[in-house]
Amino acid sequence: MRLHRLRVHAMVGSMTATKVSGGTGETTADVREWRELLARHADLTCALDRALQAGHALGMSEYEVLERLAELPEHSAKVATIAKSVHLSQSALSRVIGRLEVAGLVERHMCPEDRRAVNVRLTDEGLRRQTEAQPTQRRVLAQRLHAPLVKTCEPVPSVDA
Amino acid sequence: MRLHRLRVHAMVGSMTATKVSGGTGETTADVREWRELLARHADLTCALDRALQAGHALGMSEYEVLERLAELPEHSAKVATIAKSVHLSQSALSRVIGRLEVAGLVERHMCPEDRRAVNVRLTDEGLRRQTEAQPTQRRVLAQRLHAPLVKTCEPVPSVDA
DNA sequence: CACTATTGCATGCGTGTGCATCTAATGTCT
DNA sequence: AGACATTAGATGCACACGCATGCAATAGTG
Repeated sequence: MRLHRLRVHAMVGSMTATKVSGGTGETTADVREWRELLARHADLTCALDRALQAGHALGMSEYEVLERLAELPEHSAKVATIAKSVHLSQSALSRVIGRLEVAGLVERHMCPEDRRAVNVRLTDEGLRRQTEAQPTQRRVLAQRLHAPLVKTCEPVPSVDA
Repeated sequence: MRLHRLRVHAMVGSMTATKVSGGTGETTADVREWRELLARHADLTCALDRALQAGHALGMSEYEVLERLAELPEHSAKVATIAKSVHLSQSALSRVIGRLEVAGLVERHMCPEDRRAVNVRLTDEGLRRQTEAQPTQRRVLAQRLHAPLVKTCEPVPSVDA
């Protein structure tokens, strides 16, 4: 889901069911909940990606990795460790880190005690960018995480305040 | 995300925050909620896609479109109508329908009263496939929608019962 | 009626993702 | 120590996605 994620059109209540119960019976509550989860995820993912991209030239995956590193006192972790806290495949994470490295936001260093492993460290610039971007992320979350979920996600001109 | 969506590694509690409060202050509850939403979505998306793919050769997007059509009494709708109830861009939806058409699960017909529009109709085969797949979807939802969210999403050998 | 704007859908293109696989470094077992 | 299995991370590949655009049909305007 790849995100690569954006411009998702939410709309929970339309085309409402008519035949629904097809055999499994009363699982309908689960289905409703699942669709709401889907809609909320699409809305937030879309809005966050737009806001981060527009305001800070960062994708959601990039921001998430920066955030995880920023949260650590050392601002550094092995790739495998980061992988555990992010919803990306190992390969996708490897490339995200590659992009961040090219952008100068993280550095890759060989891990001395396990020379297979790679330590990823936030650069000063990386920390700065994450710190700048965080309020944007928080603002979008505050705005939409509990909002009524009507349709949302139009190409809003100015996402930032 | 197609599922090409899958194999997403959830893991909510690791690498816990240390510096978190970066200026916006107590927005931390939102962040926790957002991360849980992300994790739940990744887990379910991954599991559902695997189960549908393995058991019925359907991706999540394909299944969703089939389901929306199956829920309508006529088993048919214009592309624009379907677009409103699915979290896909118009172009992505167009291609999903293309794949379903090639697979013989839907048919595209010109709309007589608006010759720009296209009516998408479920074929008998399409309805059959959706009916077959629905229990699989319901089962996965029932299993994981409220499950503890520990790590999940390993390449489970047999997803179906 | 002619002309422009808008709408509905399809498609070229670039990008991000997952899977399979590869290489290198560790770990394990005898 | 030597041989095999396992682990860490990078990369080729295929694919689904969104965006921009294109084409056709309809609606709106004079």
